Amino acid sequence: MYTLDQARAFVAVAEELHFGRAAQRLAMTQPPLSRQIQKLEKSIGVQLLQRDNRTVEVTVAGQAFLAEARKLVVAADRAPAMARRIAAGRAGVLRIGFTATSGYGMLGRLLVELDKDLPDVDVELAELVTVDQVQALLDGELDLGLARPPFDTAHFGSTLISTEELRLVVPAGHPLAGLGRPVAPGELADVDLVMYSPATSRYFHDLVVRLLPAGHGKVVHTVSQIATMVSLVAAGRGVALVPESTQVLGISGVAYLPLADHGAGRVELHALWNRESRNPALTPARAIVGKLANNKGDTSTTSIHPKITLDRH
Amino acid sequence: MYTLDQARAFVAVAEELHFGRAAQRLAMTQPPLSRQIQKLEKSIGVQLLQRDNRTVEVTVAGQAFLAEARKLVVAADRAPAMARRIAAGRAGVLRIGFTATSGYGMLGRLLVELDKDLPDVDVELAELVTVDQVQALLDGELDLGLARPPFDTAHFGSTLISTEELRLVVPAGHPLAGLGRPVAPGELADVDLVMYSPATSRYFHDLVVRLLPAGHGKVVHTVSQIATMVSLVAAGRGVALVPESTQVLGISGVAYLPLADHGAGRVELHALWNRESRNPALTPARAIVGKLANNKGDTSTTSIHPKITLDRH
DNA sequence: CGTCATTACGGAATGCGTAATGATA
DNA sequence: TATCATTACGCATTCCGTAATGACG
Repeated sequence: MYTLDQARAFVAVAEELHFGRAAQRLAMTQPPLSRQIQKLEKSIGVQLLQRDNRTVEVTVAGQAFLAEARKLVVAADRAPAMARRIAAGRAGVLRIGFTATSGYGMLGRLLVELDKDLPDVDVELAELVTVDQVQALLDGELDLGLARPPFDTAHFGSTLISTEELRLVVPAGHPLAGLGRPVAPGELADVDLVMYSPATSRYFHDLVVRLLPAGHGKVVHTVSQIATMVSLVAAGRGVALVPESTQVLGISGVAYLPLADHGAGRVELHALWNRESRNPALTPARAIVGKLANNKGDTSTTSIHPKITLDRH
Repeated sequence: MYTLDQARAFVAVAEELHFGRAAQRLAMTQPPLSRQIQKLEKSIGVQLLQRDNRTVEVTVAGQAFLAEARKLVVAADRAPAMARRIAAGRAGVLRIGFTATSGYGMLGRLLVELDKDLPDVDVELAELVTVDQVQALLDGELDLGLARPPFDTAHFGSTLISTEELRLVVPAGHPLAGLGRPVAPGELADVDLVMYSPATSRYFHDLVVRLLPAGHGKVVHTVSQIATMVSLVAAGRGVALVPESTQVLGISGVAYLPLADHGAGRVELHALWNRESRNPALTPARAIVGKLANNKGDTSTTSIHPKITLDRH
């Protein structure tokens, strides 16, 4: 069987039509080049070059082999470069899971940065609630998750991306909106409350339950989508507690009121990944996540909404 | 730089996920295989296989390289096979020139045989008068010509493909058609004659001039296309001498009469080729031509008209 | 202790470069 | 005689196979 070097040698000779110049181009002397061509011809059993001590010309079969040999050497050169880029995490596929709420603030900026720093990494997105993200990460079906506590820190590495406060969202004209000051949880004793589903939005559900004094609030609806929740508030069905980034949704007919009890009502968003992950693209992606986490002050003020292809699976 | 053997080795290991079985498949022992993989990884600077003395798995970069390596080895295997087929004349391009009249009898059968015996040889056709075929053959723009004498036997090899007799073609109802016997050239003293152009149909022109006694025949038209000639006869403009295969044109309103003087009026069709030709497909094509020439008895009776792509240049 | 990948080592083969040869204009 | 491909020859490198080692269940 012939070798790649022989193919390279043949291409050089066929292009130069001169063993001396071809040898020079290949950084070798004529004799070994001549021998390599002979071996190549012998191994494929066909005369590729017609040469008579004075001139070199390519046979018909040689023309055909030349075209194949050219493709061969460029493919041989390209393959390692591709492997290197993937190994460096600069190419390949990164599968990101996100919760519906994380999409409002964080996801857009992350995608912008990924596209800027890792343009050859294809990003696949899947909207999943936290528990599904955890499972997908364990199954190796996801590389990076944007999710909320709790999750198992033994299996997962994580970075706190942002914390934001809860806001009380009320219908426009609601009495609480006229207070002109933060609302204390104790003032919500008798209000109608639009509540999170404990099944699909456990984190928010538990957060709100912890925040409100026992027995406060009368649950009039249970939903899992924050957008639905705000729409119900706008329709006058009650009030609700939502992360401040919800304001970027721009739903009209409601007012967002700060809560007096800072700290207890803070919502955390984490980036998390399986420590066993073998995807090289994860390393530079984590660096980008860390960079974004450092200036979390503007989390709720961003209005970036880039075009995103949403790949569900 | 890595070698094709290393690419083959990697493909085998990546598919078997087991050095022992891969080595067996490659007809070698484990140690050199292990070393080749190491060299491959070192040369491209990327870990392709994750192995821990017990299990082998392909890294993400390895997956990408595997796909490239597979393409590489199949391309490497295919290239020599293609070159061999072309060198054997079993693939490639064969450019055939033919005269308008040769197309009526011979060309169709030749193409059928070529397609049957050399299905991977692409045939390009060009209709050219003999002198143009000779020039094109000398210029290397044609591989095989179907033409008529004379041509230079020093530069060209040739095979006599067929000889056919001339026929006198007369309008239906013409007095000569009622004779019921061959017509002697001497009987054409006073007829109106449709004649060949001496410029583009020199062979036929000279043949007819030699055949007719001096002064016989009154030339009423000079044409270069035999079909045109027969049409003029059908229109009553005169009579003409045409090769017998012209009958397959099926032009109505005429009668084809045999000539009494056999031998003098025989038309030869030769296949010819440049002895310097380097096209390997010419060799088997010549064999096919020779095979067709041997049973030339049915030259004029054939009615085969296969679909042909006519490539002029 | 069996399996499987790797390292150690000795011999064969391959490949390079320099020098010599042959053929052509 | 100059040029250019090829052959001859010596040396270094590469590569294989057998044997030994190491790690893991």
